[in-house]
Amino acid sequence: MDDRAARLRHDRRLQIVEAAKQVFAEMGYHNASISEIIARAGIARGTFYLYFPNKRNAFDAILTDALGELTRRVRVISLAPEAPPPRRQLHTSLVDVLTYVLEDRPLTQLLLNHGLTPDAEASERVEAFFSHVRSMIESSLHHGIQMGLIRPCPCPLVAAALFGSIRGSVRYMLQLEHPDVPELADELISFALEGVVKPDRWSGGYSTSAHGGPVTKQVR
Amino acid sequence: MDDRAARLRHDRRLQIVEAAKQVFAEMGYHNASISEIIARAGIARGTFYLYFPNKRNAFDAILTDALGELTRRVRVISLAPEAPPPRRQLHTSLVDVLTYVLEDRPLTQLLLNHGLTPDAEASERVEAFFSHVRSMIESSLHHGIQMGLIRPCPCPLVAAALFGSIRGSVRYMLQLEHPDVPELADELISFALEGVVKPDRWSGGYSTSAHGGPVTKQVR
Amino acid sequence: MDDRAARLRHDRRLQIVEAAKQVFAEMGYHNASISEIIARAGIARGTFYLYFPNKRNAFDAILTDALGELTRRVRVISLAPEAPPPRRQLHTSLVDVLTYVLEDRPLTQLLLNHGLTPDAEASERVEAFFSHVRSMIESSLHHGIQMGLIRPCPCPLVAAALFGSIRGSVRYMLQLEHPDVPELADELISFALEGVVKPDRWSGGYSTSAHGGPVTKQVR
Amino acid sequence: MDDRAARLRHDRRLQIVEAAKQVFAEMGYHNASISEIIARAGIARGTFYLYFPNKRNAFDAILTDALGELTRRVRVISLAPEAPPPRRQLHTSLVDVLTYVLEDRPLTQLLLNHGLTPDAEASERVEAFFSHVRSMIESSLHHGIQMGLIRPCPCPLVAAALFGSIRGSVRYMLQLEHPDVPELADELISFALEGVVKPDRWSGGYSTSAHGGPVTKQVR
DNA sequence: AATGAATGAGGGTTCATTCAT
DNA sequence: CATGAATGAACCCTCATTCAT
Repeated sequence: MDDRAARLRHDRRLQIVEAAKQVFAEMGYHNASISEIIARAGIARGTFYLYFPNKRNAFDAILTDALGELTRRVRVISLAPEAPPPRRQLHTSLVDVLTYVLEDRPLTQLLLNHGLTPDAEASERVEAFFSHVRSMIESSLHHGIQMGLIRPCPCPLVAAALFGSIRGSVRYMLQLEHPDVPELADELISFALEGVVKPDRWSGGYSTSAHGGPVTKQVR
Repeated sequence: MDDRAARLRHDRRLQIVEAAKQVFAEMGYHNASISEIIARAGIARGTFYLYFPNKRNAFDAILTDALGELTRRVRVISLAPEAPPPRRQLHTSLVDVLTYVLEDRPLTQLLLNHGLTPDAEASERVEAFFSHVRSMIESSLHHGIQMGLIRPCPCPLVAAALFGSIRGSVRYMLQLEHPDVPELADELISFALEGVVKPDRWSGGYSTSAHGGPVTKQVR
Repeated sequence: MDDRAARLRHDRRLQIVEAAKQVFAEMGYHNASISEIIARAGIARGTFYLYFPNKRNAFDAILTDALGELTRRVRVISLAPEAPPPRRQLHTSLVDVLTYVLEDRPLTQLLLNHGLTPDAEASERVEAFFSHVRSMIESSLHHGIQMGLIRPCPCPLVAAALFGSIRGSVRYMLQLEHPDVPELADELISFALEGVVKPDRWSGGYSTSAHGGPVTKQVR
Repeated sequence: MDDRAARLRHDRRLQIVEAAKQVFAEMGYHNASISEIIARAGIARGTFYLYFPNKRNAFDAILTDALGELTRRVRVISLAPEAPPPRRQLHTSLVDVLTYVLEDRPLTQLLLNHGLTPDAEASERVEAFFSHVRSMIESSLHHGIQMGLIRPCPCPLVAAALFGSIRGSVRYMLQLEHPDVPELADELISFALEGVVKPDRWSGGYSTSAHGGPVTKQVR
């Protein structure tokens, strides 16, 4: 009996969250009106406030859920001898994240354009999550350089670029009808690891600066 | 006389645009109030409407300026025999764009988070610009593959990733006090062209899929 | 069976009335929420509406009870030869009223500040009761003047003042922990009958107007 | 020029205050809607908020004005030898207060029924003012007793009764078309000082308790 | 051209009341 | 009878826009 009620309550909440997520994603937090949300959820105005104390909180709830789930799916690469090859680990984790992210497009819209958020504070929560991932990448690069797996490079910049390429790819995949996630992940990894040049062509070294000669060395 | 008036009018307009750009960037379109804009511009409420028919239009004007300037700076790479080496061309154009972008941070904030825009329509204008750049990259890749300079790859995805890595880098550079633009540009290009791996390590081929073997071929 | 049911129903109703009375008194009609009332009564929202058609009516019920009880306790002074001395009658009736009023403080709060009521109409019901008492006092004064017990005076004004002094006293007593009602009543009567001056001091007459001389005579 | 603007602004504000005072007095704070206030003031919704930050503040402004003015008019009685006779001083001050109070009936309604206020806090401000006056009366009584002008009595109770009689009188006067304030004040003072009995009748002493004998002595 | 007081549509939120279970 | 989730009218307040001066 009580169980049933809890279930109903949960369903109702989900119904509202789903509607809100859509509306927030489509119009941004500020253009999203409660009127629109309840219209899509097919509920009355008061009902919304039975499940969320206010608009802001509804947004935060959605954000918290998403960031939590994502944090869970982003895994650190183990370089222990008995661990699977790094590239495979990378692939598994990436597929995991992409799958989640592509399943809930409104939500992804929200995260990718964190200007859609209510204010600086919410924006910072998203930014903080991204920073977290970025710094994970950064320390992986560092580690990789020390182990001789990664070529020397300015880690913060490259981590930012690398992370940006994931965001860019996600944006792209979002518009595909039936994205083949494992394959796309693989290609993305190839890009990140090996770049786009045919190995034997172009200049031989890592860099040929516009002002004549490698500049990599001075980069901190 | 008429000239002087026109000049005054232009100055006044610039003064408002500058204030508006700041405010929009700091608070996002919706949280930006006319009150705040006119306060910073040091003008009266009515004066604002003497120069812009409405808030939305002021935003659009800023956007149009910025996108115009950027479009001008983004140049196509020439592969003609007599042209400078592609990598140098790339570098020049990138430095150009980055310089502009890093000089006007409020504006860049605006462009990077296009959720800060008034509505879906404005968002789409930004998105359209980005799409434009992305497809320039895409066709460059295509061309490069045909000429044997670029390894075969799914161009749309890689273009998206590549473009994403630029956005990511810009985000990063934005927080540096005195970014060394030419060097950063060089490193960014290195990343995009050659990736991060040490060439001789890892698996030899372009790709070693997690499920065993190259998968690149089926990508459309 | 039916009897038992009726009794249960009555108890339930009382339980709600008690809660409502408290809440109304503490927060005023408008700040009193049904939520608060049912929380204190320990019943469900719907149950409230099983006993009262609406919030307003619940308030009215409380008011009706109180005014009924008070009306019962306010007795007319008999000047018949065989009746007890008027002052004793006055005292008895006053003690009666004060006792009731001091026993149910929430209710008294409600009556004293009849701005706490739902609207002008309810306010008028309270006012009507007060008017009723006031006019009883007024006619007593009238009668007393004719019998030579009371000095000539403008009865409506003095009745209002007299009644006001009772209200004022009640307000005062309300904040005493253990008011000695009979004694307080006695003092109050003394004040009303004899005023505060030491009889032999001040000017000899009833009145020494600020503009020189008695003014009582012109009062209608 | 600037002067003119300030004047216009002041007039506008007064116009709103006047409307608000009426509405608050008639319907109480909570039933008073901004809609009603602006309708009576003949202004637009936004205009109201140009002069007051919110409904509550508008109420407070009215209250502050009124209490300030009243405080100014309530004067302490001087018993110095060269001062005018106490009764005359009393009369002057009372006429002053009554005149103000009767001139602005909505305001008086508001003060008399301080349940009409927004909440406990506002209610307490009114109550505090009343307390202030009451304690002035109380200490005057005290003083008067020591000087042998006032008969011994329990000052707090009598002060409360006395103050109540003023409130009661004001309520009464409020419903008169053209109250003769000086005369009414005089009668009110007579009542307060000498009570209502004909001096030679009734029991001789100050008090004849219902339970036999004076009780005044024990009163603290 | 410049001003800033005035406007009013529209937003978020509350809470008395209803009704299916 | 009792319950409490659902309802929606009505409220306060904001802010882009207008217009008389």
